[in-house]
Amino acid sequence: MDSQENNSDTPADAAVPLRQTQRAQPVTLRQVAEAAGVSTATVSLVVNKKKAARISDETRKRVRDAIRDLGYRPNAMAQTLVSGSSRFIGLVADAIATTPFAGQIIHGAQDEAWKHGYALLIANTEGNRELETDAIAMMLEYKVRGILYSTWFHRATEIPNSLRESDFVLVNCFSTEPGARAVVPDETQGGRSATEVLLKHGHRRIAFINATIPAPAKDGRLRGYREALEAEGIPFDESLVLEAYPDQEGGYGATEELLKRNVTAVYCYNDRMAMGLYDGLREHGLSIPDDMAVVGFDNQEVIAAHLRPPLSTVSLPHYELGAAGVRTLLGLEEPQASGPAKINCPTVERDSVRVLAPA
Amino acid sequence: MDSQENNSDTPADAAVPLRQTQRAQPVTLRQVAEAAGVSTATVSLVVNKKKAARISDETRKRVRDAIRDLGYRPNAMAQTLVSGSSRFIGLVADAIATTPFAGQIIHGAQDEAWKHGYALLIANTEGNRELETDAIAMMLEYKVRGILYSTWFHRATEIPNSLRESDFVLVNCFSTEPGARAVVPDETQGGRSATEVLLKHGHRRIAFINATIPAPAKDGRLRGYREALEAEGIPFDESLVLEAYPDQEGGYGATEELLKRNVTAVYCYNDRMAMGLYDGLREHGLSIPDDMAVVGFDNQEVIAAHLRPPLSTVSLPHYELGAAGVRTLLGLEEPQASGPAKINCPTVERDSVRVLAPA
DNA sequence: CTGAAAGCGCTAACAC
DNA sequence: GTGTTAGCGCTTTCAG
Repeated sequence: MDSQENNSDTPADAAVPLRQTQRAQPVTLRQVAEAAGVSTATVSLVVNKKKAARISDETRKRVRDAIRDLGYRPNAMAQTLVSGSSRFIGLVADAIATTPFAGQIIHGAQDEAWKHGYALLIANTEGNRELETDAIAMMLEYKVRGILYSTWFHRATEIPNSLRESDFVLVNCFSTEPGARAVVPDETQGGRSATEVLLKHGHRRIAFINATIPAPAKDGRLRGYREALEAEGIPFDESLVLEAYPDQEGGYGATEELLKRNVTAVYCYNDRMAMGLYDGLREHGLSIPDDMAVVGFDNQEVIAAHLRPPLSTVSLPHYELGAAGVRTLLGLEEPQASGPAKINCPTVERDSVRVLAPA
Repeated sequence: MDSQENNSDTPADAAVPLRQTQRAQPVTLRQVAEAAGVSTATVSLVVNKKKAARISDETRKRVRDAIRDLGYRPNAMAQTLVSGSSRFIGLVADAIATTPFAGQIIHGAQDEAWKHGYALLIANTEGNRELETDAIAMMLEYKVRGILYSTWFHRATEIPNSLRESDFVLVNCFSTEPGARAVVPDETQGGRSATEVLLKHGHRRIAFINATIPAPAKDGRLRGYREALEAEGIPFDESLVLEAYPDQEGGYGATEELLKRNVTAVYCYNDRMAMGLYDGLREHGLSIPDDMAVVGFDNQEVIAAHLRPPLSTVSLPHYELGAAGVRTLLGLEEPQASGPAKINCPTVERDSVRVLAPA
């Protein structure tokens, strides 16, 4: 039977049900139409499940069968071209895929985008301005619905010019420019929460080891600490605020100073610092949480959950930042009155804090 | 002058240089052509810098100016539609964006893809089979050049059926199916390297704390250990191989048993285990590296680099896996004779190993 | 209920 | 050197 009619130029009486070819030329709408003996319009209608057009069950079935038999897949490029808007959301990141936990921003953005029928197009710019411009250009050319511009740590940023050609939302960063939508973690609330964990367990003399390097986190986390103390009527004691480089070494190095403060609890700027402090405290034969209660910030899983004892801390809501970024872009979020939307930093209580034994 | 001729239906004498509209309808090739007073073909030619067609400098300039003035961006969807192949590479991951360091696979894939003019389309499936099918379908519809199918830890996997409709490469996982291209870390070489670090420093009695859970890593890392010992003429002593759950608690819990083995060095299945072991050893008043040399595996930055002392370990080459995956997909890599391509796991020496003092 | 036909923005022959 | 034209695969009036 099979005569050599596979000449694609002569769609003469080509209603021959071709077997699914192994990854050859993709099957097109037209081929489905021919196979089903209907017009392309009809196929389009059943593919898109348009309620408006009433297609007879008979026809619908024929089309469905043809689609299945041929293994048809719509060509999203063509759809986009005609509809004018793509189902892409771009995510440009300075180092998000690089840094351990901030990858959660991608994750949150991807989940949320997906939920609304969008796919995520990502670009890691490694902070390279030129790469960034190219990445944004690429996204613009693919007619993305909008762009999420994110940074791996919370900071102020300049808005690249090309970004303005699209709808965009800043994620984990912000600009002083009016009108620029942004979502950032609520550092102040986080600082308050961290301090409250300690307060709640009866601690009154609480030290705060802040970072030495300037950042919104530095200010916000300190503000939260003061607010929490204030709410409890505890006067702010400046001498209880130390500063160290925000990593393990910094925390370790701050041990001596901390010990001079005669406190029962300490809130560290981040988990890495807390990790270093654990070492320092241990070397002094001090036990956590009995001799010193410790809380961190960031909830860096690998560290916080597995220190001995597991560290109570406050989460940096990366996943939520990504998700909220997408919602904001899509106009699904309540527009902020002013300034960036602040995302809650939830408390994660583990075992590094215990009720203070009466002295 | 400006009469109300913005009627887009009548491109009559519409050579009026429109000012760049703020994110209105994107400017099209045709508009540029009209503005420059040339045909669309000409514009296309200069946009794509075709050397073949010789365009007069005069014309070229007029076109360039029009492009700049109008802020024209090519519509990649249209380009793709006509050319037939898109510049997308899909990356479907089971949990890559979720897990701390495996995000590097995304990073490596993105960098390499970008280098060859491709953009990365990602999808995190969270191991959900249905989501995975949808994600692959989406990628297929966007006519991706190919798909990278990756897992967050090295393991065997089934090839989803829809994946076969596209060109694909397995990343950090493999299938027994012939023909399926895959790139995985070279666990055996890694295990050998880890052991060699210890050997090189004079250690002869070296314990290996392997994982309890079955995995290619478990077998490979053990094989590497045996090979390294063998190469040094050290007989394999089964009693020196312990097993524990591969996390901090497991490492901590293995301390007692380890100490009974009377070894001078230990190679841990992973860094998290090593981290737990650090705690256990410390509680016994033992110092690293003097009383016990330790090497880990994975090079989980947050842990390994910041333990006290910093941990010598072997890197899981996630970035390279992503990059090699893309190269393989694009046919830029030497095809493997058989089985998955094995990516080297480089040694990272830090301070947890020191030359063994003569007893 | 279904088909014909116009185009989405762009590229690539092929004219002139 | 540059313009004309025919699609790429699809959606969407508008007829019938």
